[in-house]
Amino acid sequence: MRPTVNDIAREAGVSLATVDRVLNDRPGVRAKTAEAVQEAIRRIGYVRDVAAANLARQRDYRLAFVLPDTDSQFIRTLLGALTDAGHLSAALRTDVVLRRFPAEDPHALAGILAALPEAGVVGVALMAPETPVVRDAIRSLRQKGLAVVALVSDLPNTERDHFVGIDNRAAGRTAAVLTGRFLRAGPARVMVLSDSMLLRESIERRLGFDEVMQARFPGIGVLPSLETHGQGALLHDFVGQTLARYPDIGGIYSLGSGQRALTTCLDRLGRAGQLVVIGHELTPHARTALESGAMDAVITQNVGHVVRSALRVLRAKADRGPIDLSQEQIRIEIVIRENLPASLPPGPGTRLSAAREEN
Amino acid sequence: MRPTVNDIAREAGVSLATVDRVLNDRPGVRAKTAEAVQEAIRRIGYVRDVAAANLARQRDYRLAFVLPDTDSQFIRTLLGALTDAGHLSAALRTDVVLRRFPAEDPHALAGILAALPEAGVVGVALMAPETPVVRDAIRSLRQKGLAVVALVSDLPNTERDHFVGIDNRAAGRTAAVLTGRFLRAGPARVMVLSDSMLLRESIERRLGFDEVMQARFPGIGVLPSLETHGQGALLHDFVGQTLARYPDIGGIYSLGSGQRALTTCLDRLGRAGQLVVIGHELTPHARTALESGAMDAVITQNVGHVVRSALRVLRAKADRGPIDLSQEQIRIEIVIRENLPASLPPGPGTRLSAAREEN
DNA sequence: GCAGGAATGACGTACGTCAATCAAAGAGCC
DNA sequence: GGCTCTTTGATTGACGTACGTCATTCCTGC
Repeated sequence: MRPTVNDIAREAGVSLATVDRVLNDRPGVRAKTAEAVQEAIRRIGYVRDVAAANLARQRDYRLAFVLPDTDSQFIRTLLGALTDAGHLSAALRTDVVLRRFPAEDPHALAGILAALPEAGVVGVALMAPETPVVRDAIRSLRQKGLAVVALVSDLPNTERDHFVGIDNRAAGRTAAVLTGRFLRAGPARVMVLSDSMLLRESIERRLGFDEVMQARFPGIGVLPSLETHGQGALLHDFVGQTLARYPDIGGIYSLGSGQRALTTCLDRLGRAGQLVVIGHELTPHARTALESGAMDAVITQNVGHVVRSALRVLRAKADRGPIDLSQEQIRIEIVIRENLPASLPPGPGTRLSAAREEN
Repeated sequence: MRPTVNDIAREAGVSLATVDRVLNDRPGVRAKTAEAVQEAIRRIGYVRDVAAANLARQRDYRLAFVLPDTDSQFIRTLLGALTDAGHLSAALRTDVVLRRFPAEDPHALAGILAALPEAGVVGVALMAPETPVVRDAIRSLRQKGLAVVALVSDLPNTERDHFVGIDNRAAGRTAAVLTGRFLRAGPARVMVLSDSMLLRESIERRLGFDEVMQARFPGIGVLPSLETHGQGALLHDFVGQTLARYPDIGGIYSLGSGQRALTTCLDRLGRAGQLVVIGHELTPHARTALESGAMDAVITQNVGHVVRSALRVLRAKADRGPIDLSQEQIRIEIVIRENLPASLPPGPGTRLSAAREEN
């Protein structure tokens, strides 16, 4: 049988009340007595029954996900994973609230963050670019005792508790190795596309990409990044012109997650399947592109894993409990057509309640 | 506030007892009444508080992992993941017992399996080759109400509830694409090594490998598999002879998980780093081989994920609950030096208790 | 309309923990 | 020794669910 608090009390020769005080480090216990209790705990190998504890405590974890209101495929995938996970974690007394902020408005974001403590939120997963305003908002949240994790995009110079996502520089390096090795012939050029080079991810990926390209594939010339800002027309023109100007272009590296515009553009230019095309994030479009051969590889992170990891970490932080780093490490996945995971129907479809969804 | 069973009772206009009967589908409720209760559940959005339920039920999940007693790196990694997971899932009222069986003795295995029900085990994760004896043992376990999942190696013609692992044919296809694309020049040959071609994994991987090779890389000749049976000397001789006989060998595909013998052998032959070397399973040796450049890619599955998934599935099956397929899908991961996950120190080191470890 | 079985209700206890109370015992100080 | 102030003990009622017993009500067929 698993030992309980009563066993500790008996073993340590103290009362249940004292054990409780020690367990929840409440004041009113002499250091020596506390040590005796700890010793008893160690001796009989007691582990707190979190379920019973949470039941008694009437605890529920109210966690907020704060995301930009951009309507990209990636965000949509993330939201899908979030609703799935939210449904499952009902069993874990977890209650997820979603907040969206105007992508280009750090002050609006700060306002949303500032309002979270009053909404009873005890932990926040935040996907946002790092700005001074955001830095301050995070500090203020932390001071109020909320746990904060950075999601997908790290916020290294803030007081966030944890980062859930991949090392984008390593992701860029990975992309470079694949590009370099997939290009069979000798000298060639590679085009680099990006939604916006203001995003930390894009910069880091590019950095990693260039590192490897210079060191391991000196015969391959890498063109400067083009920022498309989500504008298909701009992309189409540029890709067409560049391909015409440099006939030796053998590959395209797409730093961002928007792959649809690129593949349709290559299609219209009649160049689909002729170039090595590598991009990021396994969105539905990327998936079809891999299946059709329009893309050769996608570097991605498992979004479901990202969301679940964020939830676990936030719960652990809220309890000041430990986290299992090996489980929380998000892997940089390489996906080609052959190891494409089967696409599953969306989850049980529990929407986050409307009341919570609106702002 | 989250709705409780009492709310259901009030809402449906029945007593608590009836609600309970419906929830745990016990007999003694008219179909019409049961439907009314279900309707009330739907209406108020009740979700059972699994924690409280398990607490009340005094339930704990006693799950067994049954593995061969081979001392390979892969098994060792698996065991590591298992002890880590076992430690964590103490909080989930889960209690893992480990059983090892002599690798070549199906009858011993059957004996071990047969003894599980009496040990109070409610679910079994089994890694073993499929034999008639095992098939019967599994059927008998299922009849006694135990849940059975196949681990790593599938048992498709048995009555197992679920398979936790990867599609090895797809893994072989993936290996083929990488081999083919990494070999820069035109025509070449590829050597294939295997511990034993009797294992289902090896056969399936080879199958997938050949499929892709024939279809997409007709210029590459694939040699027949050599079975090394874990004997380094044999491997060394064969690799040396084959390399001498076919000077156009450009790559080696290692079907099994033992990579150490291969890399040391290439080292001694002075051919390390000159061939495209691709293998399976991210063991510590494979990791060093990737880091040193002795291997080019490893196709692997996340062992931690495999173990946790098996635990989740077994718990769910034991409760006749649903499982979240998207979370339980094990991905075929491609690992190269650039996306090698950081190696973490082993977990908190809770050994499975000795009493349980010894058969 | 009545027996007989099936369906339902009422109630109590338990699970392991938390949190609060009040009382009692001990320590430290003058 | 008498006084605070701190530490400890004993007890109790939740939390949401399971599950048993026993009593009662509802159908169904005759």
